[in-house]
Amino acid sequence: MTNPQRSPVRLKDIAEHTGLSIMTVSRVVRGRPDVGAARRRQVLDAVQRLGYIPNPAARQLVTRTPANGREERIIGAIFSREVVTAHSYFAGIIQGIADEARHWDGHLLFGYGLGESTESLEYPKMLRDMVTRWIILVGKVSPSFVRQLRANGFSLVLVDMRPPVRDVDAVVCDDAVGAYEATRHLVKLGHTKVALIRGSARHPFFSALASGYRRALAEARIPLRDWLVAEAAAGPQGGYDAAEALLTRPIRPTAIFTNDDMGIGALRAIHERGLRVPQDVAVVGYDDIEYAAHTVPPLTTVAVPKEEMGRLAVRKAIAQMEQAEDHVFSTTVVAHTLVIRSSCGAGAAAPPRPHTGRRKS
Amino acid sequence: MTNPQRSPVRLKDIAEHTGLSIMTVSRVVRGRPDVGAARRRQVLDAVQRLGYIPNPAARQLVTRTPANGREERIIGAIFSREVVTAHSYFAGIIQGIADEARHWDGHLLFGYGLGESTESLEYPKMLRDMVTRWIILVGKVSPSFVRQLRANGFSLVLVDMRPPVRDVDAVVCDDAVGAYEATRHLVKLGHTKVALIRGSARHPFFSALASGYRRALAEARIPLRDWLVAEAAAGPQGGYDAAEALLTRPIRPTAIFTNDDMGIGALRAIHERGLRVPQDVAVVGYDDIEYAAHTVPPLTTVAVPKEEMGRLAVRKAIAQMEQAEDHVFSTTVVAHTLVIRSSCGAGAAAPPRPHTGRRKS
DNA sequence: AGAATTACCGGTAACGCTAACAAAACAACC
DNA sequence: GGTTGTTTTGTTAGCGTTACCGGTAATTCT
Repeated sequence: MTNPQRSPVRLKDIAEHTGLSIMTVSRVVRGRPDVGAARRRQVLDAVQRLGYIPNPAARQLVTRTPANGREERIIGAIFSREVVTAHSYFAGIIQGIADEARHWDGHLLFGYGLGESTESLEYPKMLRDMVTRWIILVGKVSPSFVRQLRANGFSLVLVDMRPPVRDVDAVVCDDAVGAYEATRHLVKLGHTKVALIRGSARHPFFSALASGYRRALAEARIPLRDWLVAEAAAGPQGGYDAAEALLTRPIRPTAIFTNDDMGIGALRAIHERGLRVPQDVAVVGYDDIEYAAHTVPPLTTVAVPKEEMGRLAVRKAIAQMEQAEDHVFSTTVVAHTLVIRSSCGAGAAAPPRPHTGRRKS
Repeated sequence: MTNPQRSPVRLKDIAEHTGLSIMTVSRVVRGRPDVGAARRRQVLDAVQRLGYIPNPAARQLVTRTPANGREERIIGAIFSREVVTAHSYFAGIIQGIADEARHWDGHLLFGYGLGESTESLEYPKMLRDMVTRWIILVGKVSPSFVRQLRANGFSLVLVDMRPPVRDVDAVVCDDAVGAYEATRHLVKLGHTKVALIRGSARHPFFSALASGYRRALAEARIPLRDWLVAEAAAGPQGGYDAAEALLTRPIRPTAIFTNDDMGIGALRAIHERGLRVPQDVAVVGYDDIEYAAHTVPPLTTVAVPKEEMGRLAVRKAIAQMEQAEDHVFSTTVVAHTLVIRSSCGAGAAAPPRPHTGRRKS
């Protein structure tokens, strides 16, 4: 009935169910080769049907494997607070991390909320309990926090952040270069009034975007104009607000560079003013989230290999624990790709479509 | 402190050393009161001198307590395979789970990959190691899998799935009712040719959507037409493909109901054919993902409190571990809300306001 | 053909510990 | 003093698994 502690399925149950001996079942479960194909299948069937799960305690007891039962195949992943909320981008990274952790057959501890305050008491429990030494830090964290963790004996892999100290691994994407290429693409298409929509200045990601943007303009000898740079809250709504502000100015930008998230909001703002993309305003995003390919029109953007970054981070963590003292720390910069769709007006990618009717304003 | 190998000191050693029985030693070690003061001191002395450390595996084997006998603040969350990839919706749930777990100050183990094959030997490590008894299962899993886990002593909370057995908790949204309301909304606006775009028939979620859709049509005495129901791969691309197919038919639907994910693709398909939303084709989605408020035009949809569902799931798991035997299992059905924006052609030009999807239960 | 391998499969004895019962030892009651 | 309690201690029987060894039966080798 409501007895939560029902008798778990044991080898014995399977043995009785199949009419074989416990030993044979045990061998099959452990993947030993010395079992005939017929019985192996028979056992596997029963295992599946009854839902057998080996009892690790019993196994440990007799094999005397891990010293004090403390097996160390555990990796922690901690996301900074704002990060989890910003789904689109980090979902990919989570996926990559979970994927690789599963492949490695280890435990993945999930936490978030590093926030700004490095108040010890607010550390994620994972860190306080020291369940694992290997931590993947995703998103923006303060350099002092990284140093603090190092001082406490944690081995770190940073994702999306340049290492502030030498003895940590990192996986980053060179967002500044990506932004540079995206902006240059717009400039090459003839745009001189290229706007930038960015999130909080405090966030390194947007600083990188801004620096790439500036470099591309400088290279083309286009003067940088303050009123072409709009800052707003991250996310589609912020993008919408910023675009609104940009479009009501006396001089309208002819192109906008931003990230996908904010770009989706911008796209809506443009349409709502009755302007056309890319004819009136071209838009280029950053990240290549899944929906970028399905906006109207599809968004030209810079693709970042999110899942691969997550996978790489886990592999680095594993390398750290396997090589221990000999580990050579490194920072891997993954490659981005400019994905040209139709929102920039470069148009080779998508066939021209009839654009009838006006949008509602 | 450098103890390379497991200490070979057993209860038996202490018993021999003191001339007492193993049982007495065991009792002292466990701090039981029913031991005479003299022998207690004697045992404690020997324990100290020989450096006895209890073997947790052996202890666990006989007491049947889960592995981590010490700190029990661990909850596991396992996502079925397809679920993690489908970011938009489940990101919210992940957020809610992580949020509440942090608030409770416990560890959160993250895993995924239950997939279709319930090959027992490929269970996520979390399950095999029995590092926690409390598992939140998100997404579609087979009823037999749920039963297997129960049979192995796990306490479960299901998210997004009706409990196939009585002794598990669950948090679900009544998607069939939500779909019914969405479809009814379209019917009330005068549409008779309402199409449904759905993902795989094997997925319960889309079955629920379809059943709500059918009920709304039946209620309005609108005959159900096969050619108005399009099935495609889940995700925006599938939505795009399905919409394409729908729009090239001799008789065009005047409205489409689907989920947000596929709806975004459908929206693009409609625009690319030069049709207007909602004048030519009205669209209503389901889920209210963040981007739904920022499509062109903003998508009317059914909001599901994703984060709240995640939070509720964690709370139920906590209730299970705190109330133990007395726990009363329950299924909580969270409320959905029809969020009317402009893609359905109803109502005023509502000022676009992002819907947080947060609500008190 | 007979011997010697090689598959395959089962029985038995642990692993270190504790629940449950049984048996003392001790105290206290009429 | 026996009968009844109340402590304290010992005995037995596993918990679920694997190591080890001992058997058939099938296959290969001389």
